[in-house]
Amino acid sequence: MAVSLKIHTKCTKTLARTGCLDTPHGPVQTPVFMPVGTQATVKALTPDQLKAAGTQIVLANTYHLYLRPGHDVVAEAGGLHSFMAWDKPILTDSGGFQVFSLGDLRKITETGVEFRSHLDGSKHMLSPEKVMEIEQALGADIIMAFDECTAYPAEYNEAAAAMERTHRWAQRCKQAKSKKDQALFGIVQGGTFVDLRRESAKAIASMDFPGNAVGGLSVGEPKELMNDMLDVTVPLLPEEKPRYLMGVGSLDCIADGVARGIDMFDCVLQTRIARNGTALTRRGRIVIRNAQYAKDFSPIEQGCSCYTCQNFTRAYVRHLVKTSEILGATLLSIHNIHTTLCFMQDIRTAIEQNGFAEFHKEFFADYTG
RNA sequence: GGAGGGAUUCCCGAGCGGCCAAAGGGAGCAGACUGUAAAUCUGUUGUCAACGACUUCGGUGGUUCGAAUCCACCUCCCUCCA
Repeated sequence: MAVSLKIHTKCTKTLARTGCLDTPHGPVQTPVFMPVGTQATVKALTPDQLKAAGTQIVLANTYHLYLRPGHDVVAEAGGLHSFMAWDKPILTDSGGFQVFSLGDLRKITETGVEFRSHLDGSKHMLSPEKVMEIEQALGADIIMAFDECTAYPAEYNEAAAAMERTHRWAQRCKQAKSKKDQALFGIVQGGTFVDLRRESAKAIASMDFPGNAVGGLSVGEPKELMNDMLDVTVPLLPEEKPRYLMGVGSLDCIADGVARGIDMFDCVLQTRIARNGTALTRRGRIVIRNAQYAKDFSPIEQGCSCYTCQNFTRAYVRHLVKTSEILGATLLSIHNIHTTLCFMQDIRTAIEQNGFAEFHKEFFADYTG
């Protein structure tokens, strides 16, 4: 098996656990947060900077790389690792999320999804088989099944149909996948309906993927609802395999996800808000772009060991943001990723010391969003 | 010295008798951002006791029911000719 999880410690009070995910490009300590590098680059950061911030694995996107530069180019470059000079594990998302986010630019049929490129309007068809072809050409360690992410809010019938199609497509992905050195993860859907989530979890679990993801959450629903869905979904996913909550998230959502048995997270939030002038801290967000930091010569977060906080002040970072200097995006991205990855490390440590429940409680006591 | 052109809200700049507190852009301020159509998007930006009122379009007068818009003079700036 290309990827396998060795569970290390299980929390006695929650479903949290630590483990080590073995991949062809090395081990990943879980629970893990994966910075998102959609176009084969985590925006504004070099691989060195990513590593220095503590990154173990990054995510890239099938849809985007298929359009540009083309998976043939990546394959000819020797695969994604070689192409982007990232020698650690990579996970590619399938383009399922684009089914959801590209709105009017797509048309879903049983065969697959007809997309209009967001770049030039040209027509493309992504099917489970095509996605497998692309993901295998890209060569990530973990590849995601092609799913249909349900929007929120959605009618029951709508969510059910998307879920059922996701199951059929998952089966087709499994059939179409041929390379042995990649692990294909299935994705649970079901919208915000408890029975659908249960049904989907069982269906996906029964397909015996080396890892299982929960998709279709954090798409605008209240946070409590997301936790409710995790409560009914995660226990139905095999315990010995990694569980991945797609597209999440903020530190509070991560903490809640870990408590519910999630091992993997990814999110664009860290790098996106960085480019928009906002810093992430343990206590919540700081809009560093705001005027109140113009003469604040303290680091973004006191005690933070990231490169940015070790060398620069809020006033300087704000100046970079206000002047649209590229370095502003870089420094804030470094900080936000480092903050998140430190948080993950602290979570792992807390679980190992059987203190995660307390850690979780203390975190929320200080967290203001 | 002569001939033209121009001065607009923080900046640039449109407006050329009423629909103008005045387009648009920039800058400023604030908000949003969760498998990235995002270095993006949204709101706001004269004053106030604020669904109304008041003060603004270089200055001072004037014409008009009504002026940023027309007239006179003044101040400053630009171009060309001497």
